[in-house]
Amino acid sequence: MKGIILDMTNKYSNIKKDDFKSYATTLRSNMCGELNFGMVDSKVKLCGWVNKRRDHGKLIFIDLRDFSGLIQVVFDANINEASYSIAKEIRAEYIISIEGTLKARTAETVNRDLATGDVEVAADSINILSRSKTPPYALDERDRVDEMSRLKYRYVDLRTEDMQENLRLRHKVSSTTRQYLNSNGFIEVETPILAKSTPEGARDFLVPSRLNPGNFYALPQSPQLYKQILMFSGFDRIYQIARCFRDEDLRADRQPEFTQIDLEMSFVSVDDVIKLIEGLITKIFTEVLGMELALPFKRLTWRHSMETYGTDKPDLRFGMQITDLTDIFKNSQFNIFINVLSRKGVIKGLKVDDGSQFTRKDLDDFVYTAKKYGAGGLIWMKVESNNVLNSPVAKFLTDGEKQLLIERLDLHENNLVLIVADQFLKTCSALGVLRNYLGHRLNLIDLDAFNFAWVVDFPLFEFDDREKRLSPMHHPFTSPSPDSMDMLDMEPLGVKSLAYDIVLNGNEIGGGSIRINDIELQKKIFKILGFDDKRIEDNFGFFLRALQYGAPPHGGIALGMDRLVMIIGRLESIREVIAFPKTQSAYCMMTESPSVVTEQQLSEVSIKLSPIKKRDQE
RNA sequence: GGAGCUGUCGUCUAGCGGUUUAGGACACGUGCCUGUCACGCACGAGGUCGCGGGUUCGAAUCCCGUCAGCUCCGCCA
Repeated sequence: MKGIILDMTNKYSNIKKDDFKSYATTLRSNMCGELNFGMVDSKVKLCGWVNKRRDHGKLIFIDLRDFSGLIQVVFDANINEASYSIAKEIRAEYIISIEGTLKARTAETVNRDLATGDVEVAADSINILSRSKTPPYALDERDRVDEMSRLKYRYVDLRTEDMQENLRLRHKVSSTTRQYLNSNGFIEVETPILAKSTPEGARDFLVPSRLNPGNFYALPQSPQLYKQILMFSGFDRIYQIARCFRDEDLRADRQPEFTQIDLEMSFVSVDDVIKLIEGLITKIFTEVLGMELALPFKRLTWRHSMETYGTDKPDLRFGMQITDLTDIFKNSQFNIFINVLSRKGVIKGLKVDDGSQFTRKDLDDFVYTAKKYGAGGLIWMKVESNNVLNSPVAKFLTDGEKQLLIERLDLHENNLVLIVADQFLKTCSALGVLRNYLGHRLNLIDLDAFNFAWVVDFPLFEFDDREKRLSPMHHPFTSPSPDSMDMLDMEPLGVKSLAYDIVLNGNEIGGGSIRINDIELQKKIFKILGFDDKRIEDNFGFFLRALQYGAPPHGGIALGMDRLVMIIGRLESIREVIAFPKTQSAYCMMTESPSVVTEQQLSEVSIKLSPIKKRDQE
């Protein structure tokens, strides 16, 4: 049963009952959730929310709630008429204080479903501290209520056990992180929120400057350059739990403002950063979840991850790896294969052990999915008895090719094979999406598992199809790896970087790199990215000047804290771990933000609006 | 920019062209009730079906548009 009863055995609710002593105030002596049989007969003063009122005529029960739990309070008209009559007008979510005596419940009236169910408070007096309108929904209805009204009445939603747990979990992750980094020589340094716009990467949120008409700050997409400059300044190790802002479209795991565990270290290699973060993650899992993780985490090269799992954030909780089939079809007479191979494409396949359950519609959906993710198409083959391949394209394959395919994939009756032939990245990623889908659909995934991995040896650049130029795979301050540095001029797409991502259950939860600390190399990278001198000076002049005054070798990483907490808490959306999140259109249902501002406010910052359609003003 | 799903009392929902003056449950209000903890019983109030237009003798129900929410693609160095 999932109610508002706070389950003190819950793994996240390990608030020690001893701790409650320090919560006593002038208004209360104890917390609701700490009361127990050993305290029977003591006088208590409690404050809290009315979770539920049960009126039996001359007898009223109130379940009083604070963050620690629930306690039943009893009002008896024959014993205390005055407080009984006040209790009569109490309603759900009223905030009251009561004084009374803790009593043991009789054997017949003990409630085993309630942590404090063997005791109750006989009330001597009651005070209404704050009245409440009838709440928009009862707290224990939360999991059935539409998210729209939960966001509108977020102050009510946050009272629920789930949200209390989620934000306490988040707090434990951030406080454990601070302790760990503090004890490893890091200091926490704050950097500006009103920062400089460097229009590269995500879209900036802009803030007009009243004192500098026509000029704008940008909210930081990350504190990257500040972190690096603090290294130039000799702090050696800094971190911050940093708010970052990116004006891009939202997803279940993306908010316009989000929190990174962001750190930078001097005189380090890739291994140093990885080791530090493995220590951090291990500590978080031990202290927050009481769970031991095996170290070191698995490391995959980017290339291997793409080839085997079809993504740079592989879900290693299940197998079903992608197999290369290109060589089998090198002399194929099948037109699709001929075309792909002539353009240096690849042919890869995915074997599904239990393929018999898929209908023709499922197979059509797989084709649609493959196309949606950029592949030209998808070929499916069902393996029937005697290893006969049932497929629309079977007639285009030779017996030899079929035999090689059967051997390569170790095919048996009822297997399903999905084959994509296209350019390397498109082929891999289409199969990767299908692999993830099938992993879930076929229940191949242990949902209790936490499977970490590092992905390393990323390419330094990727080709931006839209802009028709190179763009950095990580960011433009990432160091090329020394062994591929000499390819920068002739074959930049072949250059590897000293970047690394940390992946958890198929989610990228962080990424970082060893940075460039040589001004000439940094300028060269900007040039390769197609920045002209003016652009370099306008956007990064300050940074290049800083590089001129001595910059140590350094590197760092940023972990997406919201995402990490979401996964640890086994939640479906990042909004569940953010106190006041925004909707998919970046709107806050509670504060009704963003909103229009006055003409005067606009003119103070020298802004004139062009006519645009506005969000409905109710 | 695009695709899909959703939108009926406070909440969750039934209804999917005429027996609907839109039904139920929970919540809410009034009354009764001394042991409940999903309290119980009785009575009552509450929605015109996101919004706009169209089709039709007739629309919550069909069509078009639009708004909002969610999921996804693009986007997110």
